Amino acid sequence: MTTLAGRASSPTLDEVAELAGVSRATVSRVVNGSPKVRPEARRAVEAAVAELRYVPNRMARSLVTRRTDTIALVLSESDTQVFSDPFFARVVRELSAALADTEMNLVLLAARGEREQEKVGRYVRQGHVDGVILMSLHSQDTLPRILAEAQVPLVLSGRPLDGHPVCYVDADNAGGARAATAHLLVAGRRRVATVTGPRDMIGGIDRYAGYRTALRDAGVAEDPALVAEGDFTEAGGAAAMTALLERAPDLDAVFVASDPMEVGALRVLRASGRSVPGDVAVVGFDDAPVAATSDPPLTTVAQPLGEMTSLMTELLLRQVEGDDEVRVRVCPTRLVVRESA
Amino acid sequence: MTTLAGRASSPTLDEVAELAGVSRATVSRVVNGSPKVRPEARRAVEAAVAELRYVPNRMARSLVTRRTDTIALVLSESDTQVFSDPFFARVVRELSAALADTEMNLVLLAARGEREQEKVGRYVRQGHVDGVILMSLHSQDTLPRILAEAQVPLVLSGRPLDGHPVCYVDADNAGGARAATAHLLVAGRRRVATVTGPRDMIGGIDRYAGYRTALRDAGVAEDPALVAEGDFTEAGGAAAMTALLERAPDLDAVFVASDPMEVGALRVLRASGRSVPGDVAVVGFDDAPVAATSDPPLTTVAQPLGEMTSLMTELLLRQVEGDDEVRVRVCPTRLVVRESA
DNA sequence: TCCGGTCGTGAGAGCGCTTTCACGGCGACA
DNA sequence: TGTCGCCGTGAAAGCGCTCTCACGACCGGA
Repeated sequence: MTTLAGRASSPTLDEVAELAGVSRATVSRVVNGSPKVRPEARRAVEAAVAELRYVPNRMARSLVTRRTDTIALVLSESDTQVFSDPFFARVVRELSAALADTEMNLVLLAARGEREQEKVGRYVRQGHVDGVILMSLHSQDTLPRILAEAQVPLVLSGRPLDGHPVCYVDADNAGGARAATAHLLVAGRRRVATVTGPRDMIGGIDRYAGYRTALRDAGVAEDPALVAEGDFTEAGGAAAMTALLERAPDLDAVFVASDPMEVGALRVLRASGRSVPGDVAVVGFDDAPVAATSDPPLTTVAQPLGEMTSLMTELLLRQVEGDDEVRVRVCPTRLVVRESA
Repeated sequence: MTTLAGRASSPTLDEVAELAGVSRATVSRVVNGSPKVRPEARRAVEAAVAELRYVPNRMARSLVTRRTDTIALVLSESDTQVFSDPFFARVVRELSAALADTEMNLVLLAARGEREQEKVGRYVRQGHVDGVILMSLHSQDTLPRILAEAQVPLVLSGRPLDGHPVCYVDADNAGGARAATAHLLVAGRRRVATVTGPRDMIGGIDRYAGYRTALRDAGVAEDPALVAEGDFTEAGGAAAMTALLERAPDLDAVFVASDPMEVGALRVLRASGRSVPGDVAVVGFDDAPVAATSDPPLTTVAQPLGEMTSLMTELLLRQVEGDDEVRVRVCPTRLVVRESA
């Protein structure tokens, strides 16, 4: 080394202790807010901390406390999907809010594909985080297994596909879908189609099940021609709607399993010369922001996302605190009637 | 504790060493790929590692190496904005790709508002990451200062607003905007308006400057009525376009400083009964995925995002390795001519 | 006056790892 | 056969912190 520039190594507990004229232990107590410190000593330490701009080294602290005070939100989804669906945006926002006045930090990890998921698994096993919230699971995902093996506190968003006992928070997807479909049927629609979510995701499966239940309740026979699978994206919704129109041009209503898909479906519907809700009534799912501003404003099923994320946070933090109980929460959904149906 | 359940504490180096019949040091060498280990010993260690499912404790390692092998992408933007602009999606994807075959991990930190930015600052100062890439800066942001003071390796995406010497990678925003505007002028348009980006972001400023340069080059006088500020969102673009149409109904072209805004502008234009590009020619910026699929396909300015993110990664990793040189890279932009202009 | 009990404090062990240093064994060379 | 140097290895120090434990000072009650 020719120059001594480099990064100034940050001050340590010992340096603060020396400056304050107390022992390391006392500084540690002050930093961690222990009450058993004389006000006088406390002031001395605080002054020293301020003067040296001391910040505790987390690695050292974590090494002994076994805590990192950070939790990971891992999205088993491609970046593209994560960033295009406003659903994730809301979840992240609510999650940050829920953690805002905690000392917990939130990191985002998007991992689609086995290779990335292994990397995430390694990251977690190495002890970077105290717990993880796992979203957007597909049936072939290895993540739940990897994380379960890592024995790290875990909360799923959405019921696990394999029924494995694990903490999760879910919306009443089936109930919401059933209500949405029933709403269509009650209005007198008889050729009620559906654009489902992916069949490998619990949300897709449950919403489809709800649709079927509503039909059965109303004594309406199912027609395979009225079912098309989407992938929760706008483009996927458009494609599914196109297929639907081709197979069943006489459909008079559609239950679309997510709002982004509904936007795509609406576009296709309009392009085909059909009016909404005149010719075809449409109900979506999620109550995304776009639903209210769309033309026409969309009737949709709202999930209590705020409540769900704070429940997830709560369940996770409980586990972090050592609670090993497997807890499950299912939140009610609510039909928001606007003008598309 | 009534039960002994709890989380099984993961195996340590010593346990592996004991099982393999070697010393801790040798295990460490094997784990870290040191060549100075007899093949025989190496095999014994590898077997022990596999048997115990040993994973090194990162906190312990980081404590001595002073490295965490993770870098943060911090977005000085609200979650909503981050998740709605496909620009960020691409950056994240490219960044993950660039780091895929490194042992580096990427964490995302979105922080808008002073409180959150302080939290991020603390996170970084505590030593959670080896470096940070900072994006989407607004002029009032405290983040650059906080991070500079933390003395952590830092690369900005976009030229810093205050001209402070710091590593950054930027696109030639002014050049791109100038080319876009010139394209409009060359086509014979004379009332060329612009929807700018936010005036507190370098991208917004530079693209506006490029627009003005093109006008000046062509000897066309500027008209304040032809300038409206947007916020890089679709809604913002729509609002700005509405204002523009009101103030200057005779405009015959618009340079819109981002593709999401362009989508909004297009909608307003069409709603006003104008055809694109017939009545009004439109050029955007970013070459977002939507640009190619939009109707009509959008003429836009493409930035070499892949190149830019790998440059950012490269500059950052260099700093992490100890290189203190302040390096700057500016990447050329390219006009992609489609049908909107 | 003496004893038991607080209370604030400091010494020190130890978290799991990397890395320096010293040492023993061995082949090469004279 | 003796010496040098190299190579693989282990002992041990130490990264910055927390936390137990012991200790001295001090106070109130017997």
